[in-house]
Amino acid sequence: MVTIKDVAARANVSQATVSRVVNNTGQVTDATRDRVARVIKELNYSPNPVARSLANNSSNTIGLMISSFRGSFFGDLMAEVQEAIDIANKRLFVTQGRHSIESEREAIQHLITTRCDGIILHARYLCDEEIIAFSQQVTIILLDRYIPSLQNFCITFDHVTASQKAVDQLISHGHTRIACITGHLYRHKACERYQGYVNSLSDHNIPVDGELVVESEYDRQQGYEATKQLLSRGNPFTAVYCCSEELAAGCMDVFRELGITVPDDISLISYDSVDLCTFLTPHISAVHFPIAAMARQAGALLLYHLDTESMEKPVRLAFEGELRLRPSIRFRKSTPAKPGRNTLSETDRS
Amino acid sequence: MVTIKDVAARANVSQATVSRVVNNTGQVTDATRDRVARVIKELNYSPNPVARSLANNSSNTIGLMISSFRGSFFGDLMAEVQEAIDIANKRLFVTQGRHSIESEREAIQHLITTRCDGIILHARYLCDEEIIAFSQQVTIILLDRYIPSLQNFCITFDHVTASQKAVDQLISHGHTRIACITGHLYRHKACERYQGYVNSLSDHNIPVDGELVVESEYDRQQGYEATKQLLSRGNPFTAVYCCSEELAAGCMDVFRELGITVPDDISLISYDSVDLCTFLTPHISAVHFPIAAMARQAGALLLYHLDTESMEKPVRLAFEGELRLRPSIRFRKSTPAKPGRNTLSETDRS
DNA sequence: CTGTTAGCGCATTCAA
DNA sequence: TTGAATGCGCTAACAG
Repeated sequence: MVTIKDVAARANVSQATVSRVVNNTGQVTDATRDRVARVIKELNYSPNPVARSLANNSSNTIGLMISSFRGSFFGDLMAEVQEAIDIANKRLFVTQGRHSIESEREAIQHLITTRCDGIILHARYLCDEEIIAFSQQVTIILLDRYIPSLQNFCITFDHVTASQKAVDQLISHGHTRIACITGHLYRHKACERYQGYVNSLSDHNIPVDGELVVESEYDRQQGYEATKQLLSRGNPFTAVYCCSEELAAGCMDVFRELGITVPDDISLISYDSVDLCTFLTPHISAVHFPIAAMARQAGALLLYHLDTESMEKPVRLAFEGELRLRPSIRFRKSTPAKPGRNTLSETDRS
Repeated sequence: MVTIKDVAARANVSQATVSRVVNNTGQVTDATRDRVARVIKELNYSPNPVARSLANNSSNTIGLMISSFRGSFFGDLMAEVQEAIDIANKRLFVTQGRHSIESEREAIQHLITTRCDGIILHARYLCDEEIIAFSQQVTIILLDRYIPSLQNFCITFDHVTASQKAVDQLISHGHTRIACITGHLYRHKACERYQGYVNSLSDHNIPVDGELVVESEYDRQQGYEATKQLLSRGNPFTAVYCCSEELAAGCMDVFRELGITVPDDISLISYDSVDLCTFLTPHISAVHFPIAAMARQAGALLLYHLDTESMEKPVRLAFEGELRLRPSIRFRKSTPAKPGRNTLSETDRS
């Protein structure tokens, strides 16, 4: 490995001078600059980033923590952050927060000890206090999370309203018995989405029926199970709201299996980020959760906070859901028959 | 930031001793070990990985290069590699090779200068020679690529045979006019898949008809365009083989739009890694390209090469395609009518 | 404009 | 068993 020392020797200058031309800092004669540059090229020298980090106490990389590598959601998220920070020529280091407080904490810890210039967090388990504490050691951007005292560092999405829009859509089509497959409610974001469902119902004076709600992981298989469970309760419903696209996929699996037709028998709407809903048949209506755009803004926002002078301030910190209507919803044809053993009343099935 | 020096001072020992207890190296009295350990806990000291890397000329992280962050394919790939190397407590650094020689080269270069212990490459553009050259600087594992002189470092997949199996399946159902939507043939892997198609046809004495072949990016939109193009040629076919799952999705988009039914009108089979084919309706038959299992093996193989003694040698270096049959294929009902302006003869449509 | 020097935090000789 | 000294490759004062 060729080092700065080799270059210095060959060019008959000091290491300091080489450092100067490499970093374009300080004053160097054109003559020596050229000479050094030539040697650098000859030797194919490239500075050791590790040594650099140690000397600067900064690594020119930004850290990103996500729960998992799996799925298009996180793929888009990573790609967009990368593209955002590319313009500042920063490297991206991604690490998994997995699904526990401890593991999120450890992940962030590592990002910090590794001297990341800044960190973007898609943290699900860590509490506000701990995040605030971390934010005193390094500048942190929160993606899809809001902490008041860190408000200028948050890229947020209004899950409640988005969710509400989705359910409103169903209601506007005459549905009143609307099932909801939600994420586990001990998770904050899942709660928000569920809250939107509740809000929409009460706005329209429809009572919330616990029998129509089921919690599940955001996962196709679990969505399948959840839907089965919903049906087995024998409580009729004419529409379903899935709080994630994977859930919608699992839901459709059941419907296909049982010969339930969407939207003829049941209407369906879902949350969606990566247009998974357009892979299903029929295409499923959804509220779009624009994680890609948000991730890009998160990158830009971090850059902005890292270097106030050169970067423009990102204008968009708060995002909202946009309805993407597709043929998975239709007007309820008639009131469901009286509740019975079957979920679907005869009138609805026909 | 608390350093080794702080710990040493507080514990009344030298930095060397602290280093010894941290790394469990050399001889240290139980007494002093305990004392140092206690101070470490008190001060919440954790070694600076950057300084460590510089001193050791190694970073305890392994590098992974993939073309892109986007999509479940790469998500699974990353997650599996991570899980594989977790057992050795190594960190993973992922970087995008993007879609050019230069950018792949630069990505690897960075992985090397960053002192990765080893590198896993999913390289698409770089030529063998260059990879071999890199492999002299650091141990490199090739994922889904074979270079004879690096054979013990390659995790391979037999694309030709896999592809052949897929097309065989179509042929065994009586199809002879089989369209093929392939990746761009300047790419090696795309060629292999195409070769499988050709092999299968010639094995069955079916001439290859260039009119039935179209090149495309592995991308839903492009798959859509490609399918349109295929249909516009007016050359009848009764089955389609898509060389990637995204292509199959795009293909189905066209079919849905035009009211072409799978498998009644046309049979379809695809390549697939992430079961995207099971999101489509009907579920599409596919040859499974087990990137997840391969990625995990790549991780294990790297660990093995990095530390021969402690790791077991991964047994599986070569993988092959497994057929996953689903209701997207049916026996050809009759010979297609004479070629005409329409792709689908009346007999086939009915 | 350029060179000398002194760290960055840690691991590792070599002595003691 | 422990400590002092040195270097990893680079940057950043400070002098000249």
